[in-house]
Amino acid sequence: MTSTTPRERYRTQVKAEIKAKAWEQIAVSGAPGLSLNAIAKQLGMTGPALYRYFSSRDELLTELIRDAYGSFSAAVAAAGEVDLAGLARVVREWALADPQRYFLTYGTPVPGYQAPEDTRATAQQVMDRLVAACAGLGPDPEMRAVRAWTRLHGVLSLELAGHFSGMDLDPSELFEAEVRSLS
Amino acid sequence: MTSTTPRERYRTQVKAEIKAKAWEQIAVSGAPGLSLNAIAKQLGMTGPALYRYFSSRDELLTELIRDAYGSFSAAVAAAGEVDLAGLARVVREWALADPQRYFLTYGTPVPGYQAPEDTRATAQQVMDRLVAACAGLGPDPEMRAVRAWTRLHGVLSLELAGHFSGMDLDPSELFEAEVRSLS
DNA sequence: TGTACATCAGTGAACGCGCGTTCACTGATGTAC
DNA sequence: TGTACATCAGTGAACGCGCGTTCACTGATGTAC
Repeated sequence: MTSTTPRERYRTQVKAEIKAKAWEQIAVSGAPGLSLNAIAKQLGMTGPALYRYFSSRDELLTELIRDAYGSFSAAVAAAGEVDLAGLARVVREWALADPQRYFLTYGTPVPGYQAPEDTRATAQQVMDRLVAACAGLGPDPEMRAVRAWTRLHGVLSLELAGHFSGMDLDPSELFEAEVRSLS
Repeated sequence: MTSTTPRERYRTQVKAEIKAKAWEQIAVSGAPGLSLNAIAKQLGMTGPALYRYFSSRDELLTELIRDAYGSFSAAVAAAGEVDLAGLARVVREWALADPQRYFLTYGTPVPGYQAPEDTRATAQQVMDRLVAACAGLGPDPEMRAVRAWTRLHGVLSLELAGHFSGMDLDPSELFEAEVRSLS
């Protein structure tokens, strides 16, 4: 039982609203276009107000990335008892649900920027789940899992980036074909 | 025999220098950080001078993207008589030679920005080459080529983004394993 | 060969803009007696 | 229950910055006679 004061509740709510607007903005103009002032304006606030919630633009972005990894890991964990193919489809659903969120985790890195250290652990949880799903499929489940992941990522990232758009090709069929290749 | 005046030669040379500096800048801060003023300063010029060569920042970026696709297509075309595995290695070399150039073509798209139309045709040339290399490997060479491409891209994009860095894993071995999976 | 003119690369000042961030402040909400 | 004080969310003005882009200009290079 965590007692929360009204002020604390208000704080977490506003913080969540800021993040929600941040995601909307990222969906429109990508991560580089993320702007504290623009978010504040959309929330009917002034820019400096956001500094009550995040100490800098970078901290907000970092928290968004952390949340993205967390959401991914949670989606995979919530899959329950499911084989590798089922897991792959969960991954795809998560990616399609918000392409920019997917790109924020596994897309082009900003050369200078370093992702927070704990995201590695979160990403590893996903890998562990993949490794477990590969356990019964033959030797070297780790290697199998990595290769499964690169195959899924290959299809998904090209699909989300729109590289199949003019190609008379059903991305979900292509994805399923790759899923079949895993076992 | 194309007669070129000194002025024309000078123009093309300066234009090339601008592009070269632009690539350096992209390598450091990514495509979103591309700035005409910063390039000009590095060349010992003032910002407005660049407008003699490119009508806008967007036009410069577009031309860089065009060049990137062109370079990719040329690298693949220059491979000569080579099988699918050989082709895959050419792709990898080209990607490793300049990661940000790779990302500019096949990385995270900027939501608003539309790549120039003719890059589709250039990208298609690469696909055609892949399809040709898949010709003797079984039915449906187009589908095989697309799947080959997604597998290569999957490994390369994750490698270049640094997602294997802490994973006790040799990316080139992983790549070769995927290459073997293609035939 | 020399002179008059046209071309054109590059400068410097200026524009408006949006950004992140700081700071002193107001005013509402919560706490202690 | 009421009063005094502390906390703290949000404002508004201001900072310096770099951006893309325009414009009128200088001065060097090339062309025509």
